[in-house]
Amino acid sequence: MDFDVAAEIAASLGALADPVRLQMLDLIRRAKGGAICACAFTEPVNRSQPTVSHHLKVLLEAGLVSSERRGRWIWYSLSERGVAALGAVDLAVSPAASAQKHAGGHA
Amino acid sequence: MDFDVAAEIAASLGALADPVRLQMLDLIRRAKGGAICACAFTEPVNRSQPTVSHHLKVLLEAGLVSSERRGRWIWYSLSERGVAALGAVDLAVSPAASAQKHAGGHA
DNA sequence: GGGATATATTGACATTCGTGGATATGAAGT
DNA sequence: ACTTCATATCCACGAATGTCAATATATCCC
Repeated sequence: MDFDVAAEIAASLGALADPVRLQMLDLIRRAKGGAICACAFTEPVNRSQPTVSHHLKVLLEAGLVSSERRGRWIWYSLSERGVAALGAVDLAVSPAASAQKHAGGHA
Repeated sequence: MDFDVAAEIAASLGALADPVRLQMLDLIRRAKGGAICACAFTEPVNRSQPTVSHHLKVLLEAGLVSSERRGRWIWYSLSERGVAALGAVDLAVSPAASAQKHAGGHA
């Protein structure tokens, strides 16, 4: 594995390796309809609006989420990569969880 | 998902989110017998001995690798978590790869 | 157009991180 | 004990990162 490949993977992982961004991804995942307004993050993650905006940009540039404008609001949803990434994280965190997807576990 | 849980996951991901560490993990994974001497990293990753030692410490503390002393040398191998984590990374990076595990793909 | 609201950008700051030189620790051999 | 070799720790430095106040941009409504 040469450095450039490793650097690319590391960049993707780096986008995931932040507690606030993980919370935000989880909020998106659980959102009704799979999408959530940008304005709905600041309170649950306890961060300022600029900070939330910054993290959303990081997630967007990492291709983990996609955004769509609806009037004054912007709605975010998980991209295909985002779904795969979150699934992989679950797998890595608790390998047993994948075997019991049907038990209503909530984190 | 509350902050502490997210922070814990983020810490694990952070240990993976570095190109040099990913290269090192890959070197361990491909090593004959699944273990590799600490001295065998500096040249392929092109980093100094203290830097390699630092990264090995990070990987150890993240529980991704384990070490064993053999005479003057210390050999590193993937832990169970390390195997799971690398597998998850492969999954997230190229979801298709998991479906063709039998084709001899090498990165 | 003008005011109100949602989101993005800028700028500054403290903290963390990756890095390597110098040095310390530890084990092996003589 | 002393030397040699492998690894770890200390220290300093530059770069990247997370954070927020202030400000800019964009959209909607009247």
